[in-house]
Amino acid sequence: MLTAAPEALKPRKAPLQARSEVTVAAILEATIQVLLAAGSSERLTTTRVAERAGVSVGTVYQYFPHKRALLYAVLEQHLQVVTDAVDAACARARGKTFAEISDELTLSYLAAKTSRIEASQALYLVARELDTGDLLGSVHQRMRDALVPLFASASDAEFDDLTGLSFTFRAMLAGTVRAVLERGADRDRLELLQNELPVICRAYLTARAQPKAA
Amino acid sequence: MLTAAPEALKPRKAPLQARSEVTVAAILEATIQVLLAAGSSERLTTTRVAERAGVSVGTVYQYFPHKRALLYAVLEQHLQVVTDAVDAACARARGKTFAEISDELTLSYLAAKTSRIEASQALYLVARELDTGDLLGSVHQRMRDALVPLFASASDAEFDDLTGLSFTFRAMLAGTVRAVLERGADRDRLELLQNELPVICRAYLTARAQPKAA
DNA sequence: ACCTGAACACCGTTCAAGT
DNA sequence: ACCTGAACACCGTTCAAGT
Repeated sequence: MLTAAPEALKPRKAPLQARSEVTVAAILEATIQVLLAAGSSERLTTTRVAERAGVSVGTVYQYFPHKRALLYAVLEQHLQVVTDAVDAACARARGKTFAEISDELTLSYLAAKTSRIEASQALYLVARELDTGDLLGSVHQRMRDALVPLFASASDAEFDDLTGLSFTFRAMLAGTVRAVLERGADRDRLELLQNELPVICRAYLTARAQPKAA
Repeated sequence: MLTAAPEALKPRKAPLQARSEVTVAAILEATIQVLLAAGSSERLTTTRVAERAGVSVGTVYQYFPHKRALLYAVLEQHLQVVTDAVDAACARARGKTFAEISDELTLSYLAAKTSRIEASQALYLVARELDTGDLLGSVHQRMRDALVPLFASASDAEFDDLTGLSFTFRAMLAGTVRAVLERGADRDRLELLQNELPVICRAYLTARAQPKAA
C-alpha cells in the first residue's frame, strides 16, 4: 500500500475468501473501464460499475464505503506505478552529476506518466471528482523526501536550500507534465515535452547550483 | 466577453431589464459565496445558490441552462482578470531583454493569481467539476499568441522554435503555479514560489536563447 | 461470508401557474 | 418580462432478506 489512506477513504473491509478477492479485482477493473468510456458519453455511476463488474450495487458498497473510496483506490493503485519509477530513478542517479540526476528524474517521471497515457488522463479526471489532498500530499511529501538526499549527493555541485529546491523541483516537474497531459496531448506536444522538460529542469538546477569545493 | 463560450455552456438569455441584471449579478455572487463556503462543509447546489441569492431555483435556470453553465460563467469572469494582467505585462515588456520579459510575465501572472488567492483556489475547484477544455484551451491559445511576438521582440536574443517555446513556457508557468496554489499554500510556500518562479523561467529561456547578431 | 435489489434521501432540471 | 415552487428523473447509499 502506497500510504495509509485517510480513515474516511479506506476500503470497508478486506476480502477474506478467494471468491471476494475476485470480486474486488473485478470492481476495480470495471471502474477503470467505465472511466475510460466515460470520457465519451456515460457518466461514472456506482450502478454502472456494478453492472460492468457483474455484481449488484450492494456488493460494491460491501467493500467500499462510498464512491469516493472506490475512485481513491483506483488512483492509489496507479500512483504506485509513478512512485516506483521515481524511486528507481533515485537509486540509479545517486552520486552522479546534477545534470545526470535531473535527466534521470525527468525522463523516468515522464515515461511512467506517458506509458499508461490513457490511464493517466482518466486519473486526472478521477483526481477532479475527489478531494485528493491527502493522497497527493503524501505522494509529494515522499517524492520531496527522496529528492533532498539525491540532490545532496550530486558529485559536481552543492545547493543552498535543499528543502525549498526539492519542493520547487517537484512542483515544476509535476505541474508542467500535468499542464501538457491533462487535456489530450497529440504526438507533437508529447515530443515537444520530451525535448523541453529535461532542459527546463536542468536549467533550473544550473541556476541554483554552486560549484563544489573539491 | 473573454471568448465565445461553446454553445452548450452559453447563458440561456441575456437580462433585458434592470431588475434581471441585478438578479444575474446576485446569482453569480452567490455562486462564489457558496463555493468558498463549500470548502468547509456544504456542497455547491443549485438550490443553495438560489437561496443565497434570494431567488427561487427556477430563476437560476431562467438564465443558466444548467449548473455547469453557471460555474462556467464564474470561471470565465475570473480568468479575465488573469488574461488582462498578462496582456498588460506583454505591452510593458515588448522590446526589452529576454530576462526582463520573463520577469515581467512571471511576476504579473503570479500577482494576478495570488491577489485573489481564495478565489483562485475556489476556481481550481470549479475547473474540476467542469469540462473546461474549451475555455482553458482558448485562454492558453490566446496567451501563446501573445507570447510569440513578445519573445520575438527580445532585444538581446533570438529563439529557434518560437511556437514550441511559447507552448512550453505557458505550460511551465501555469503548471508550476497551479501545483503550488491548488492546495492551500502557506506564506512560506508563496514566498518560495515568488523567489523561484522567475529563476525557473529565466533559466529555461537562457538555455534556449541564441545571442542576437547585432 | 457473501450477495441481491427494492427503498430512501437528495439533487439537477422542468413547467404550469402566478405577478 | 420575470419569478415561483411542486413535480420528475436519476444517482448515491442502505438494509432486510437470501445463498
